[in-house]
Order: sequence, then structure tokens, then C-alpha cells
Amino acid sequence: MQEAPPRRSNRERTEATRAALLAAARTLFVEKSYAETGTPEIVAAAGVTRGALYHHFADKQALFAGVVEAEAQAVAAEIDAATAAPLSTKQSLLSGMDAFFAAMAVLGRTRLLLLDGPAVLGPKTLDEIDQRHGGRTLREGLAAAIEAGEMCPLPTDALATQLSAMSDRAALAIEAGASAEDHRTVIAAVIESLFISRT
Amino acid sequence: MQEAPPRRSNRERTEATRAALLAAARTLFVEKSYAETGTPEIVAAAGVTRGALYHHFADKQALFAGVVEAEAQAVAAEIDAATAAPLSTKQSLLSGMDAFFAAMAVLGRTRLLLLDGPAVLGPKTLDEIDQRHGGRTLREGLAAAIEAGEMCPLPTDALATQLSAMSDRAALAIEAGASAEDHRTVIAAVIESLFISRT
DNA sequence: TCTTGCATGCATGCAGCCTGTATGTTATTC
DNA sequence: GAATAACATACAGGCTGCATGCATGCAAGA
Repeated sequence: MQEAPPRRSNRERTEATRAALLAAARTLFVEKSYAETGTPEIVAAAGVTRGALYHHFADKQALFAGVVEAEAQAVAAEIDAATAAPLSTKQSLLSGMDAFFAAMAVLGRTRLLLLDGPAVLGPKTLDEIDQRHGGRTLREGLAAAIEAGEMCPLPTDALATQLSAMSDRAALAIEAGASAEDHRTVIAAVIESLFISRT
Repeated sequence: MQEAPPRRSNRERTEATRAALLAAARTLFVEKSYAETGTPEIVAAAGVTRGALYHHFADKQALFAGVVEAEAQAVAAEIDAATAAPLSTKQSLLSGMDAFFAAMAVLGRTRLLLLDGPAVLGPKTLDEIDQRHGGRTLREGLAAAIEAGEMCPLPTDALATQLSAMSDRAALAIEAGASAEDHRTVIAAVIESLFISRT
């Protein structure tokens, strides 16, 4: 009984090992952290050797970037799904925020995207990753709302950055045990106050 | 001509080496990063040996914690100075924000306090450090303002956390080249809107 | 279709570096 | 002068990145 050689094509092999490495790395980077996870441990969990790792990724940091990129894409997809329905700008913002909180509640996402991500890859790179996956949506929505006169005229880029910052910190605080409802209330109040009150 | 042995007391020696280590470490942690700075490099810059380092600090992370603590204290002191004058709550918030931006403009503070700090020490530890150095001021001010009926009644802790998050992200964005004025405008608008408008 | 040359995927071993500790030595302090 | 603190040095273990070597898949021509 010899193990039948799987006879996989090169494409299949590459895809399989890359996926195994990304999955194993994600698990370990979350359980411990980027710094405290060694490549020997990762490849052991993935069932490959370090040679395979360094064949597919330039270095440990590139592997981490792959993990972060996938995670950012998943979060963006959940938000897009929640804001796809034709809602008012305000409702869209609130729905997007809730979807963001739900997405960030997945184990490890705060560490990957909000702690280790910025420190390891730099805020610049991480911003680019975010922008690549529908991070534009927020800014464009705000710009449209301001253009339409629904919102106070404020610098769009700064406003988008600040709303994003609030959501990020709320996700961290919630994971640390803070009241999700309280943070939702505060952010909702800020959003509410930015819209021009039609008296 | 022999170098006269300085005949320093133990207290002086300890203080001098600790200061030299903290200063050298700060410089290098800022130029490069925590992860990419090795202890051999630090002790060389400080003019001591690794033995001295591990005598005064439990490990590299403890040394980093010392650097961060000093930096947080310096920032808190600048903010306290700016908000010492008896101002209205709103004016105090705005002055504190400006003082925070000015303090965070010092080279390396964003990296130490906002990037490497949370990743290396954990957000929990960093929060404790912040709270230890007048981080309470903000929350207490907000609570008083709400109590006095000047501000919308919102969860105090969450509100303080969110205002802090906005300031932090603004500091990062400004260092990355964003318009300081735009971010100041946005945060000021949010603060303004939180106060009950006396019509 | 077969085979032959090449590229791709991967395994292994090595060199260099870094961290933390243990042990030894010198300078203070009591 | 004994004990303790401050430091120096040496060592063990581990990790990263690379270079080399091998085997398999692939492509092109006879």
C-alpha cells in the first residue's frame, strides 16, 4: 500500500501550499502575535517546510501581509453586503458601522488589522490595503452626502478618516470588554449631529 | 595621566546608565522600530554593555515600556499645561486637542505611542500607562460637563475613548501629510455638536 | 507520441544575528 | 571587612534569510 502520488498540477500545488501557509499563519499570528510566532512553527502547522514558505513569500512579513490582505477583504465584503441595499446616506453609515462591528468580532481581526498590521506593515501600507478593498466607499458616500447638502460641509478625507478611527477604536474597546451599545450610541450621535437638522 | 575614577555613588550610577539606555533606545526605536532595533545596537549607542541593560531592565520589552512611559508622561504634561487655565469645558477640550497635536508632532511620538506601543505592550497596558498620566482628565471633564447639562448625555467612558481615538488618528494622519487644519476642523465640529446648543 | 531540455516547486543545510541567562569581577555601602 | 549592588563576559538556544540541490511538471520538437 503505497501512498498514491497525488499527481497534482503545478497550479494546484501552489494554491494548496499557499492556502495552507496563510491559514496556519493566520491562526498562529492571532493566538500569539506576529513577533512571537516563528516560521518553523508556521510551516509545521501547515505541513510544509520553510523552503516552501520562502519560495512563495519573500519573507515572513510578506506572509503576514497576505494574511492581512485576506482579512481586510473579508471585512470589506461584509460591509459592502450590508450597505448594498439602497438606503439613505445616514442609514447606510449606521448599517455599515454595525456590519463593521460584526465583522471585527471575528476572532483575531482586531489584532491583525488594528494592532499588528499597522505596526508591522506601517500605517501607509495598511491604508493602501484598506483602500484597495472598498475603503473608498465611505469617503465617496460622505462626499455625495455633503454635495447633496444633507451633511455639514466638512473636509471629506479628514471626516472619513475620523469616522474610521472611531469605528476602529470602538472595535478594540468592545473586544476589551467595553459596552458595544455605548460605543454604538456615541458614534451614532456623532453621525446624527453631522447631518443638517431639518427643522 | 590616568582617568580619574569619577567615584560616583551607586544611585548616580544607576540613574546615569538608566538615562543613557532610555535615551539611546528612544532614538533607535524611533529611527528604525522596536522590532528592527537590537539590544547590541542600543547598548553601543548608550556606551554600556548588555549586562548593564539586563541588570536594570527585565528584558527588551521592559526597556521599551520605560521609553513609552516617559513619552506618555511628557505628552500628558504638555496637555495639562495647556488646560490648566480655568476655561469653559468646550474651550478646555479644544485647547487640550491643540496641545495634544503639538505634543505629538515631536519626532517619533506617533510611532512610540500609537504604533509600536499598542502592538508591543498590548492595548491594555498602554491604556494603563495613559490613564496613569492624566488620561483621567478628559473623562472627568466630560462627566462634569454632562452633569452640568452642558453636553448631550452620552456614555462618558465611550465618549472619552472616541475623542481620544479621533485625536490619535488625526496625529497619525497629520504626520503622514494630511491637513492638520482639516482634522482640527472635523474634531472641533464634532465637539461643537456635542454641546447643547443654546438657542 | 516520445523525449529532451527547462522551469517550477520544494527540501536541506549553513551563516549570521539576536535574546536571555548564568557566572565572574569590580566598585559601594554598611 | 562583609555584603550587596553594578556591571562585564561567555554561553546556549532559536530564528531568519539564503544558497544549493533534487524531483516533478511542462513545453516543444522529432
